[in-house]
Amino acid sequence: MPEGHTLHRLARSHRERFAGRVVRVSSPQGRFAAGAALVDGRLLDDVTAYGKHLFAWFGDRVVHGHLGLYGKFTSGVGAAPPPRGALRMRWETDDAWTDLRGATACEVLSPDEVELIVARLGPDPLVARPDGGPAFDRLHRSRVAVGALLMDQRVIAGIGNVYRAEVLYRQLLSPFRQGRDVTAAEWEPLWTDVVTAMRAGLRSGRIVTTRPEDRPRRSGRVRQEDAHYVYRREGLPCRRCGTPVSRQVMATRNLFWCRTCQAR
DNA sequence: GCAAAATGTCAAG
DNA sequence: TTGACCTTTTGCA
Repeated sequence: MPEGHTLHRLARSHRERFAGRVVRVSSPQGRFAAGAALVDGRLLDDVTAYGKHLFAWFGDRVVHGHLGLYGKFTSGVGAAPPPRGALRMRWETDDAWTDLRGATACEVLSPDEVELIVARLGPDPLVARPDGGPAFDRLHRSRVAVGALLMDQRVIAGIGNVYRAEVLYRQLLSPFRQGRDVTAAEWEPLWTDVVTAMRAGLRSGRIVTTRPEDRPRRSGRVRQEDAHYVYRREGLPCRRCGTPVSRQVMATRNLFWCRTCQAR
């Protein structure tokens, strides 16, 4: 589920429910038991996100979460339900709770260790005044395909497989172009579009990248099958030219693109 | 009702 | 490059 917009929404909702409160932290599954004990009963100062990483600041101890492919938070108000299954981490106050399951990372770090994580990431398009410069610096020195570079969190933090495919399509750019062959004139609208698309996802909570004029129904709620240009549309006609959408693994994930519109 | 795949990352070899 | 993580959804019987 999680690309960067999901994590920023999660940080916001956790901040609203839990920041400024004393939180009971536990690990019914046991795997995070030692970490939970380090922050249990502490005041939670803030919850922040950078790229796909989540940070919960309990004074000088920070719970770092990364959802990976399966990770999920489930939240509610009132008393928490009896723990079921592999429940890695639970937060509870007198009137709210949240459960974390299936995460790739759930650990307690020092603020310095948080700095190290953020330092190795590229710019996050969802911060207040995003600067794509460092991303272009990396990209335009690389012989790696732009479709792979966009997935690299050291280049841009928070992009995932859906935004990679959709943004390249919207820019009519071939995923196979080497990074160093992407000109500044091409990069500028690409980066702007990344910021635009991910901000829309942050607002709405879902990834809708198609423009209204490219959807069969132009009013009302966007149907899921109309939300994307190419992502998971292998074999279906390109909305622009009718060519069947292609699929191939790139950077360990299924890449979707239109070989006609994205020949450039 | 079950198998496979899914918006991700890292360690082992 | 492969397996592990170990949840939820989707697609096929």
